[in-house]
Order: sequence, then structure tokens, then C-alpha cells
Amino acid sequence: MMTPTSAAEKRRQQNRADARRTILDAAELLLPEVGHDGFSIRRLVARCGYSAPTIYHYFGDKAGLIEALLEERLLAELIETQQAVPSHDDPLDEARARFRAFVRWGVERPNQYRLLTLPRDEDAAPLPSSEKALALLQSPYQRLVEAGRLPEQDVEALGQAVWACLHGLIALPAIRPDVQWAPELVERSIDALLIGWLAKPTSSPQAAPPSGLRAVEPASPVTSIQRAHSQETK
Amino acid sequence: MMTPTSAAEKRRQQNRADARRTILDAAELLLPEVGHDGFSIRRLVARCGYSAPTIYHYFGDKAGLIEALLEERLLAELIETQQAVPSHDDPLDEARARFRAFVRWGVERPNQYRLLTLPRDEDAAPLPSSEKALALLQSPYQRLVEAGRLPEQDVEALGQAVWACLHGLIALPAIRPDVQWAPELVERSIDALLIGWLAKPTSSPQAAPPSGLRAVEPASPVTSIQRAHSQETK
DNA sequence: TTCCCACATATAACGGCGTTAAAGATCTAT
DNA sequence: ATAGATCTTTAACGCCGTTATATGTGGGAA
Repeated sequence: MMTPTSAAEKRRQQNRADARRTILDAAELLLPEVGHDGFSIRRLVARCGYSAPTIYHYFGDKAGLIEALLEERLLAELIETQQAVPSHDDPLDEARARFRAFVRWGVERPNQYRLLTLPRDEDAAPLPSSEKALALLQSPYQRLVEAGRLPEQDVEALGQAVWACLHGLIALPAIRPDVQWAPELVERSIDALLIGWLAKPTSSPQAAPPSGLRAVEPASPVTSIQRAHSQETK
Repeated sequence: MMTPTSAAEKRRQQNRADARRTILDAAELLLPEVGHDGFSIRRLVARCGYSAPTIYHYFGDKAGLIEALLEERLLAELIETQQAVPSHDDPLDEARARFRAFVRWGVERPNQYRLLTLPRDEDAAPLPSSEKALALLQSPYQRLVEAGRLPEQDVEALGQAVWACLHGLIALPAIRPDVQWAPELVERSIDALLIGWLAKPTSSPQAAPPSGLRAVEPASPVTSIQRAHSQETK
């Protein structure tokens, strides 16, 4: 073969990009119309002008298509949302604002959020845009560490705790629309999480008397989460 | 028709119950073998001895089968787990123990938990066993109210916050097995949530200066969660 | 110019899914 | 013995993700 950037090669790659864009355009439009459950390759085929093998040619499989859709389209808005959060004097205020913006994004876009939280293979590469959004979400922690309000060693655990709890606040109301969710649920949960985590990370809650906190449920506290996932399907 | 409890009628209902039990037995055995994703009516048919229409005769549809499986089988263990939590002098300690037991149940039974958290129709009747488990989970709140440590009006919101965050702590690690989840994540998140909620429910976190906490993200704080779910699919 | 080959795209199928129409089998009540 | 309700099955329908196979199509090499 020749130089990989001949004029013909450039045209070819242009066509490739055009086809990809056409397919992703159709997919982005289709998703809100049919919802997460109705989002199928065949429906996409019916409206994007290409046949199924072409989609598999460009994206590998359905999971690959969804990854591309998230990475090249849907997650941009989440990142913008996080970037649009203004700086605050108190990093805690900024964290609060970022957490709320994240939850709002998820609650207002249930279909996108479902795609984002599809179970991923253990060995699948994480989505760069998803990582970027998470990094923005947790960007205020560094200032808290510098101010001496958060031990350096707690940054990672706090980040995971916040992530998990925000996920629950988005996902559970979507799963259980029959429940009347309290209007201030998200704000108060976020506040509680921050207050509780920054107060006294390792001590027992609420000045409990010397009662044996660790004395009742002693040894194995869910041990390691990831190890437990190998149950059953043994 | 005659008295609905004739000998023949009794035999008929016995057969009905037998068939149901046979099918649910097979389903309960099948679930951990094939996992939540591989759990299909057709696989169940292949091993329960009945044909597909018989299953539909007894359970209506797949969702009905799963409901029965949860209600009559899978949730019993969750309720027992909650009932096995011993009483504690401090209701906060009991809450902590119940929350941990709940998370442990979910983490150790990913397939059951997935079935339990399948999206439910808005107008579907809630599962009695699920409601009972949730009631047990949140049973320590009453004592906190009586002790003056929790305003009566906060009971419902706290219950929802705990429920949502525990859900996140179970669900997110299952979705993202690639992440190395901190070992003490669950315990510390539960502690933080309780500390934060019982400290000063409505004030701003961590003695922040008179900075405008409500001044930056002022008016519409996710407003009402359930209303927002009607976006897109309009 | 002609040939060749990599690439793009399509037709038609495969096996799986949830579900159901239609018909037979069985059992009860008269 | 018969009529009707109930239980059960065979065979299909219309979806789904995916792929074997074949047909264009366009640029580089001869």
C-alpha cells in the first residue's frame, strides 16, 4: 500500500465518517422516540438508510453502537452540564452544585442514563467521556484536602460513595414510579452525605455511648464487594 | 356451581398448587444457573416439564412469573435476614445493622436483586414481601423519633434517602465490576448518611460561612422527581 | 486499459425470545 | 352419558441480535 493519507484515502475516510454520523444521527433521534427498551438495531435499520450488516461493519455489535452513541453524542451534554457549574468559594458548595446537576441530568434523561448504566464487561475499556464527567463531578475534593477538611486517603472512598448514592437517587425513582418521592430528597441526601462524610469519617455516628458499635456485627462486613459478585453462577 | 369447597374442588386446587410449585421450583433453580439475562420462559419450559402456554396459564406473563417467584420464594430470605438482626440499645446501631444486612443480601444475590429492581409499571401493585422487607429495614426510625433524635416529618424522606442510597451501593458495583470498590465503602456510606441526616437536617453543611448556599443554584432543585420522568417519550 | 483486491453494502437467513391462536385432553357437575 | 369448565399442548407469529454469503464499487498495479 501507499502513503496512508493520499487524496483517495482521505475521501474514503470522509465517507466512513459520513456513514457513522448518519447512523449515530438516526440513533440519537430514535432513542427518545422508542425509549431504552424499544431501542433496537432493526428499528435503527428501518430509518437510517443502511442495512444491518453495515451497522455491524462500523460498530461491531449493539454494545459497540451504544458505546459510540454515548461517547460521541449523549455524554457531551453531561460534561457540559458539569463544566457549566460555576466556581464556589466553599468547595463544599461546589460539590453540592455538581452533585445536584448530575442527578438532574440523569433524572431528566432516563433513556440516556439507562444506556450509560448498562452492565459493562469487567474487561471492557471505560468510556473516556464517562470518566471525564466523573472526574468533573469529583473535582472539588482536592480543594477540601488542601483545606484540611478531608483526609487525602478518603478521597477515593468518598468519590465512590457519592457516585453510588447519586446513582441510587437517579435509578430508584425511575424503577419505582409508583412511590411518591419526597420533593427535597436529592438535596437533603446530598447534604447528609457531605455532612456525614466530612464530620468524623471513622468514628461512630452521633456520639453514641461506648456501646459496642463493632461488637454486634463484628467480623465480616460485606468483606469485599467485588469478590461477592461471583456467587451463584459458580 | 356448588359449594366452592367440595372434595373435587379441593383436589383441583391441590393440582393447581402442585403445578405452580413445580414451575417455581424449576425457576428458582434455573435463575442462578443462567443468570438474570439468560432467564427465559423457553429455558424454563425446557426443564420444568410443562409447555409455554401452561406457564402463561398460571402466571399471565413473564413479569407475573417473576413477581410470583419473588413473592413466594426469593424475598423470604431477605425478610428472614432482616428479622434476624438483633435488637440494639441504640436504634442507630440497629439501623446500621439492618442497612448492612440489606446491602449484603443484595450484593451476594445479584440475580435476585436484579429481578427485584426490574422497572415496574406505575400502576402495578407493590409486592407485599418487598413492602414488608422495606418496613423492617426502616423499623428503627420510630424509636429515633420517640427519643427526639429525628423529627417525625423527616421519617419518610429519610427512609427514601436510605433506600435509594443503599440501592446505589448494591447496583453500581454490579454494573461496574471494573472499578476497585473501596472495602469499607458500604459501612462508611451508611454511617455518613445517618450522621448527616440526624445532625441538622435542614441547615447547610459543615459550618459554612453565611455564603449563599441557596444563592447559587436557587429556584428549581430537580423540582419534583416523578414529574421529570415524563420527558422525551412524550 | 485492464485486472485485481480491499472495502462498503445488501439479501436472506439462523437461532433465540415472549406470546398466543387453535385444538385436544381431562376432569366435574348434572 | 353428556355438557361445560379447566388444563395442556402443538404450532405458529412477530420481534430480536447477529452473520454467511453475495454484490457492487473504486483505486492501485500491470
